[in-house]
Amino acid sequence: MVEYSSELLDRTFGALADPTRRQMLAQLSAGETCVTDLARPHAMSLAAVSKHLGVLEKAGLVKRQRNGRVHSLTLEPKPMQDAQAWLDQYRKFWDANLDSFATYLEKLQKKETQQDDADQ
Amino acid sequence: MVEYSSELLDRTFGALADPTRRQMLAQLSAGETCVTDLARPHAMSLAAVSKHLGVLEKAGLVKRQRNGRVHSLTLEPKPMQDAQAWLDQYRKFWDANLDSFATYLEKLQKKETQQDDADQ
DNA sequence: GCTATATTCAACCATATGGTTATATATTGC
DNA sequence: GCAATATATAACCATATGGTTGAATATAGC
Repeated sequence: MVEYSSELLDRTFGALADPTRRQMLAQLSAGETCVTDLARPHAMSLAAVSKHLGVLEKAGLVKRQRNGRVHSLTLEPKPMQDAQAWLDQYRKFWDANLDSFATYLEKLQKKETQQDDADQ
Repeated sequence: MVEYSSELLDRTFGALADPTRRQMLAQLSAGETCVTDLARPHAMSLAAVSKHLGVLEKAGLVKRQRNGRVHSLTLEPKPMQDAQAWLDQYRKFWDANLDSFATYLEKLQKKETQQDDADQ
């Protein structure tokens, strides 16, 4: 069984809940990138970008390597994999529900018809 | 290509970033449940539970059906599927990186050895 | 109609989040 | 050594989040 309550999952999903950070991850998936380059597409200060990177780092989603004054960021797969593993717990549920959606509607329809009959 | 910046993804990941709400989703995956039953496992007021349900509802993760004074909550698969689809964009990246992890370590080892040689 | 039950709403509080500007710290390269 | 560059830190602000308590609303059942 996969864990429900872990601070790491909190931080991971929390980090993913912001469009700026999701875009940064997308950019990082193309290869390692420095802070200034990560900041370029975003209309915000470097300080704000630095904070976002801090969030991503604290969630373990990126790793930082200092090369002189330039910090090189790389994507770390583990937390996203954990997040997907958590979501995967529900896949069976989805599949089951989607399979039976048509029949569910039919049953609902039948139930309501019976209800109408009872009312009259 | 899957979207990066959507308010729905914001809300979905945001909703998933809390252990209470994740546990509620887990409970709901066993079948539809009313508010009081969802509250039972949690050491907090009903008002707090009500707020959490509001968050899940706003993210589209649960649907509410009023049966008299009892509200029946059910899981809605779509937003979780979307979240997983977003994460899936990175699967190729992970696989690639994991495949080459051993060789990466080797390269790193070699690089450090060279560095040591240079230092001496 | 009255009481108990299921749930929400409103007001409040503490802390977190996402941004700003200004300042500090390292490093580079002349 | 000095000026420019890359980045972080501090202090601040507005708003969001996660909780509380107390009151309101709606339904159920006698």
